[in-house]
Amino acid sequence: MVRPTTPLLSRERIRDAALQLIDDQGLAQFSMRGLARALGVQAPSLYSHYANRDEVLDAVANLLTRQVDTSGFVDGRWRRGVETWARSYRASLAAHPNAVPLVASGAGRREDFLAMSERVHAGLLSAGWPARYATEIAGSVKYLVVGAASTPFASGFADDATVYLERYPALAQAHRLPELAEEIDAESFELGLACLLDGLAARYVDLVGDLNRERA
Amino acid sequence: MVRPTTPLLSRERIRDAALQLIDDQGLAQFSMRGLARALGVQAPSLYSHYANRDEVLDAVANLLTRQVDTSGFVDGRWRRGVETWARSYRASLAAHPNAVPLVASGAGRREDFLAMSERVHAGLLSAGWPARYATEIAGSVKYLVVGAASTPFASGFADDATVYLERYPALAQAHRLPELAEEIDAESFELGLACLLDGLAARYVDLVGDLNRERA
DNA sequence: ACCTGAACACCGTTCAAGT
DNA sequence: ACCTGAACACCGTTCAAGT
Repeated sequence: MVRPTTPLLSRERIRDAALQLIDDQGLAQFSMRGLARALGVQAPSLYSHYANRDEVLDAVANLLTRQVDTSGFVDGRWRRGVETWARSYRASLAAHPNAVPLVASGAGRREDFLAMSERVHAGLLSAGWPARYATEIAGSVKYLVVGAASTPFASGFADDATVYLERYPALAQAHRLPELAEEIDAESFELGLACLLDGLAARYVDLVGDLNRERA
Repeated sequence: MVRPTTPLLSRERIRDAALQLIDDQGLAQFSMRGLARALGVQAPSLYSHYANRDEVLDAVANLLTRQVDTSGFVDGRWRRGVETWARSYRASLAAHPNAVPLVASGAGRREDFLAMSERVHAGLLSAGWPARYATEIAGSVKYLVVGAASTPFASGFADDATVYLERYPALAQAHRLPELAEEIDAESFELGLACLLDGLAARYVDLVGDLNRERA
């Protein structure tokens, strides 16, 4: 069969198969030839739908950021908005740990990342934050999310934890139980997010005014 | 020449040349054959010094984390310790942006990363933080540092900023001037770090005791 | 012990050719 | 418009062979 009546491939099918392969085998194993094989097709066929490998990977990265929830910025509730955004962003990345490096680098040229940033920025502006602060808040929260997804504690240590016990006594106390790794990841992220937001809330009062005081 | 009297290569020379290549040409362009070429040698020669490509890259990653400053944890001054660590860690990564992905993934199996984590953890313990908090503080600060180095604002947007102006109005206000990118990166990081530490300081008072009150 | 040339099994991508 | 086979210029890595 050279040209089927109904196309074998589509951009969506290729992108979804790519994410599946990355989830299953890791980013390092991903290849255009392997992707073609998984789709029952020859490698050059992919180039009818994507210009090159990087565009396929960009499509995967876009998929992960597309559905991040930025709907929490209502009625000036910036803290709620940031929390919702940060948690859903992290969850989206944590669901595909092998694909995180795709999202972590070169995000700025990707359409869906820019759209997400725009919504967050607008939400912060509408809550009264000055533009420069809005940029920096969005930035620092993004740092926390991407960092948490990139270097989870869970993947951070070798499987045999005993190796650390003698060499790194202080460290060993902390991750004595590898089963706790995911829990520690989640708590580290939540602690960082809560502290960051506490610090921002204090600055908000100085900059924009104490809403509680106004209500009183 | 088949075997010179004095070895042409060493682990250090290979690792340093690898970092230089990554700095100059980017991680995607890095290859064992290109590395050998830069060293005036044939590719298989490298395998007398490193088992494989990943070990070369691990050596580069170790180099970047080795000299991170963890000396600020003295006299229970945990905030100073964290600040010193976070800033020097970020500076070390920012000096080699192309190599950051190496540090961001698989850090836990690398000796120098573990040694750094151990020192930070011990510093937090000595300041009175409970072990679980020490782990999570080290984690959340590391998230901020790695995230900041992975997805800098400066590299985040296309060179022609005008493209954003019409499509993303709120965003465009923020990065109107591309020259500000580095400044915004630094300020976002510092804002995030300061807020995180403010939040932690408040928790420290509840957990460990208010040092100011004790002095009074 | 350290380096080489040849070789193997891969890559990403191009392109003319088919329908 | 969409897919293929053949081809090109690369990879990482192994291994026998040289000193």
